[in-house]
Amino acid sequence: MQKQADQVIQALQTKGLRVTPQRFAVYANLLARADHPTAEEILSDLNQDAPTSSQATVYSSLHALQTAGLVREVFLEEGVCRYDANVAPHHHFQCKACGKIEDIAWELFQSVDLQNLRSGLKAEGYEVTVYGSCDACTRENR
Amino acid sequence: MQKQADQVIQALQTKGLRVTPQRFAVYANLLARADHPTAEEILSDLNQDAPTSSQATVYSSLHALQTAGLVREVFLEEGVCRYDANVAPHHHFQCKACGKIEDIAWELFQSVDLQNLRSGLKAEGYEVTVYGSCDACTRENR
DNA sequence: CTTTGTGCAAACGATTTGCAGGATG
DNA sequence: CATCCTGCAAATCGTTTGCACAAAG
Repeated sequence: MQKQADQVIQALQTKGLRVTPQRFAVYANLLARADHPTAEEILSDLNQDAPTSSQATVYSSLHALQTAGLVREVFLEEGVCRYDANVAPHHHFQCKACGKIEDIAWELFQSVDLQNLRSGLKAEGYEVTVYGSCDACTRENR
Repeated sequence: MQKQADQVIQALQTKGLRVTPQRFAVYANLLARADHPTAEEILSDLNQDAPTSSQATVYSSLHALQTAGLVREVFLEEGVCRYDANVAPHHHFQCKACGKIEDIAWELFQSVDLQNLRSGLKAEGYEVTVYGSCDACTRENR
């Protein structure tokens, strides 16, 4: 599932986008994380040791990676936009308590039948969002 | 499905919230619309003829209506928060072209089985979002 | 008369934009 | 050497907040 370095380079170049250290760093950070960080979280993570990117660059890198089809946005809460290096179709679980987001394998909810939609609507895809409580929050809060 | 005026009054009063013309107007507007407007859209709609509400009031009215359980938020795109007077569980269809959102009856996708989730995650609910193209956009853009 | 709501304007946080300098092809 | 990218700071957009006044109980 994880893309090789040269696949990443290709994906960018195919779209006429340059391969820069910043873009690589943003993508690597996104791959290394299990969660779905916000732009700010990526920024502070990258600059933790040494400053490597400015905030404007993180945003533009994320846009570049999106057009390259390497990254996508996830909107599950107000105000912030989260990013996901998993571009294959899949579902999401979000913990109502801590807000953490976890991927759910696509195969788990294949049963959705888009044929029954109101005629006139042309469905192209779907996604299930499950809300609940994660391990840690279930233990702590009950 | 549509709430009677006195049910609305009750829902607010039960939570110790006052029933004001502005809150009523916001709720009425939300009921009258088939789409899922943003706060801004509600505001400009209400003030179209005569100014009836300020922006801060629309936001606070929406919060009041939420705590009364009459309205809920929907996050399907970046930056904006949309509002929905349909608080019963249901799914959403969003047109990729124009962004319009339409409700999908809950019964249509009842087949999602939450039992297969990774153990540790305690599911409390779910929602399906279908992406595609609406009548108008299918006709125009192809 | 005490509490809660409204309206204005200022504050805020996340994202975008303009622009000068730097790196890439 | 022409193009694209970076980084800074300022601008923008949606939402929230502080405060004085008005309305409701």
